[in-house]
Amino acid sequence: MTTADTVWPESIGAELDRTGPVPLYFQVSTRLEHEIRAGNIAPGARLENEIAIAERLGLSRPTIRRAIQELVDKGLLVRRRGVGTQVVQGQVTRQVELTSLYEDLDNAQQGPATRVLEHEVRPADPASATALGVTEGSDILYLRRQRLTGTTPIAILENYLPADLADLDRDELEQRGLYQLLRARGIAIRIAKQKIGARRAEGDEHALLGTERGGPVLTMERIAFDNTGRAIEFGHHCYRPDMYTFETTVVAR
Amino acid sequence: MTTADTVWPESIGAELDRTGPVPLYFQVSTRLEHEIRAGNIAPGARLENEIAIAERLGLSRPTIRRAIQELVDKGLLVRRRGVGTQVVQGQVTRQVELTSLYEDLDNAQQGPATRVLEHEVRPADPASATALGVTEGSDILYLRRQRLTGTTPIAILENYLPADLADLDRDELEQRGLYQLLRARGIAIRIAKQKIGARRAEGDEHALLGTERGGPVLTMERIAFDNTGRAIEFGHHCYRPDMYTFETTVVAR
DNA sequence: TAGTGGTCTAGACCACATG
DNA sequence: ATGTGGTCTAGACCACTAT
Repeated sequence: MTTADTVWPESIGAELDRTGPVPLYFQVSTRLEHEIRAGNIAPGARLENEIAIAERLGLSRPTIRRAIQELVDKGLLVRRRGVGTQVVQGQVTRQVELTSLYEDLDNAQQGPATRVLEHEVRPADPASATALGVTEGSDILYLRRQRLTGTTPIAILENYLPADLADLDRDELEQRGLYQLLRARGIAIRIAKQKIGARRAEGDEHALLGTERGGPVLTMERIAFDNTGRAIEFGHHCYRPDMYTFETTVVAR
Repeated sequence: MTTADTVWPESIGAELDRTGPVPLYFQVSTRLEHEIRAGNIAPGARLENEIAIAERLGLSRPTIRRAIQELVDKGLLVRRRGVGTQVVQGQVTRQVELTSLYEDLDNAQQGPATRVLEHEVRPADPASATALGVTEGSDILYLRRQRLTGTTPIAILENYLPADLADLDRDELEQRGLYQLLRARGIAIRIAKQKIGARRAEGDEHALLGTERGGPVLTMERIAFDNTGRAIEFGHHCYRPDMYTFETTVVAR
């Protein structure tokens, strides 16, 4: 039964692929997300109840629940026991995903560019050694890059990587983002721990960013781990605050 | 069967409460998180497989999976198909939760204090009206507060709230965090959308923060929604960058 | 009282990683 | 070949909300 004021686009149930590798819950959540972002389901609208959706699609309730949960976690839907599931009021914004700045810019189609300023294998200083979980003084790869969008500098990126990843060369790094290159080597970043802060520009940073000497910069420090829990990359970066902000959606548990 | 090199603290299965309101998956995940944070399960250690754990605890596999998933989402565990579930290498840090700065400081036992600088009902300017989803010029509550830890200023907080929440008074706001007061009124924040950035200190900010004129400040802008998706609070805040950073753990899906 | 989401069970089959 | 997590089913009972 569908009560009068609930919503469910028929197209979501059309031609679900049960043979391919894409999970059913993911097919459903992807299509539902698309309908919401396209505005085909209005903010505040109530979805049909889970059991009705499950029957309509010929799926089980846990599968539907999982699809809905994906969008709850993204901040697109809100569930209330005894009431139902609703589309969130308020503008939908992009999530901070586990991607690199390069990919952010690439997706925004602003034509990212990279200049490799430094690229050398050097002994690990105490901070980098601790972050990467290697012994102090052992070889690590140090990178310093300037990131631009078009001709406007946006960030200065400093990274430290374990020595066995030192085969990344300058040309590759000017053409691709670091995470893209790592993925191409079969290394997937699974978890990252980040600290975001601010400070004055130091040294040559104001020159590289095209800002005033001693002006503010937005900073991020990150340690990234692969799916074995091994530290893959330690970085501290600074961004032009008039060109870049971090956006997040936080959902209460 | 337990293979030789897997781990499972017996205490986790002891005295699970099937009658109370606390879900079984939550009881399990809480205890497991405690064992990991206490160091009783070493980083890199592999847990028993899910079916074995389920049998050992007399629970179903989906319940165990959900408990484990909670900690995967927190960045404490990593799962690999065909391999198993492992404790992440690398230090465990605190999560950015959906709490207010007051509670962060309170938990850190640094003795938070608040000075209410401004507290008045005024017509909504365009930016606040858009953020809160009210019509421009309608009444909203404007707050400006200075937050300190001990006697050191940490942040300047500016908030805009719908007029029906204007019964928050000065004294309350000096004693409690804003989110605590809202919760006490039965309003739970469910989703927040945040932007983090940096800029120079403006106006009287350097004086209120005890920093240099024109020095850098860390900024956060936030719109918070309750469980109906209604906008409850719009704020833009600035923080002393030497006293405060934002920490996040990001987990790939 | 009726309807909703929240939790839980006891299985099943599959894809993937490892030896 | 074996063991692991990933997905899915078809139910069940409960707590909460609204009328």
